[in-house]
Amino acid sequence: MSLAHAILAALLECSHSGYDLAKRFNGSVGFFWHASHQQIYRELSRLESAGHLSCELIEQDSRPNKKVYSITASGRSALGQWIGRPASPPPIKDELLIKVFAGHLISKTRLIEEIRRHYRQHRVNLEAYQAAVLSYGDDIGQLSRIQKCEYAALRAGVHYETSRLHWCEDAIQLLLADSG
Amino acid sequence: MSLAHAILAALLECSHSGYDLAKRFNGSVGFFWHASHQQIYRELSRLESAGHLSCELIEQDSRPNKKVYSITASGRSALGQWIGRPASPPPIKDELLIKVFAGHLISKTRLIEEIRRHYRQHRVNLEAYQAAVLSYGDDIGQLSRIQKCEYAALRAGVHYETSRLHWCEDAIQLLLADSG
DNA sequence: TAACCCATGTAACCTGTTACATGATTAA
DNA sequence: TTAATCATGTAACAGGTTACATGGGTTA
Repeated sequence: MSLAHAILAALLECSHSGYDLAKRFNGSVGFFWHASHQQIYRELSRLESAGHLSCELIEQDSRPNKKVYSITASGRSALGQWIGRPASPPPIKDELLIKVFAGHLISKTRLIEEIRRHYRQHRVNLEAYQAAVLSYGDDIGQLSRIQKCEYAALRAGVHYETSRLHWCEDAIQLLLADSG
Repeated sequence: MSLAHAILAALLECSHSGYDLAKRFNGSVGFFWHASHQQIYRELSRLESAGHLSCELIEQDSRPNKKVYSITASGRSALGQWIGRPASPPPIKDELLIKVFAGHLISKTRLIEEIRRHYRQHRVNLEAYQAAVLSYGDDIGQLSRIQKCEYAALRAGVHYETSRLHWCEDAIQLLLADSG
């Protein structure tokens, strides 16, 4: 159900086509939820038949036509109700940790190199979150309630990526100290 | 594919039944990967037909019989190869963050109460990770390579839960400061 | 006597991934 | 002229969830 609600949340600010959403799912809402374009198109049809979205066909020359979806009153209220229901924190599901856990099956060098790869990736992610956070300006106190909510959610990304970076450093140090 | 490898990793130390594994997926490997018993039974059959596991039927009085699975040489080598292949960090997928992102649709009080609920949950999780970490003793330098790998993986849980707790505090403060 | 533990599974369903398909326009 | 961008989708499959089913033994 979460994808449906992530889409509704993404359409709160303004209307989008499926193609736009697929791209936005690499930024904004995409910082918290990921989906492929196939999933998004499937879900958009469902949400439209459920009456949570309305759809307008935009005919274009020199470009394929597109369907622009907007959230309806019913969609807003469904989203509000869902937000009000308690969620449980997602369990950790992380390939790398299984690999480290059973990491003695490969050489120390290769294991550490893999962790370093992740380190670099997390540094890139962190920069993206930080750039997004900075776009809200210096004076957080002045933000509207809507903006404060968005900002608070974004901060989670900064926290997460930072903790990952620290863990990578820790793990590398720990494994390097081994004689084997 | 990850579930299969998580199971293989869990069976490295010693053999288990499906029932045992389902429970262990709440501890040890379960700190990094989650699966229901239905998934586990399905995957165990597959791994056995692939030759990565062998199975022994243990007949019991006063208890249902059980099937105890052990990793085979082929299973070990498949696991080793998988560990050697690069993985990409999992994208964040977190209901709570969507809810906070669109949190202006419900009252400030309710949103903050929900974040507090998560705070309490993460504190419980953190204690579990810390207890597991402590079981490795004080002198980390003395651990075997196998233990160091397990320990390093566990530390990720401590990092993660701690960063979550900090974020919850941040987010609550930020939202409380709002007049709305 | 009710609820939980042990222990295994099936079936239906929903979610997510991979591969395939089309076809014009635009930038390198 | 090659590749990328825009824009939508279908089909097959793999992964994950929920509900159901069984049945003896143990604990409250």
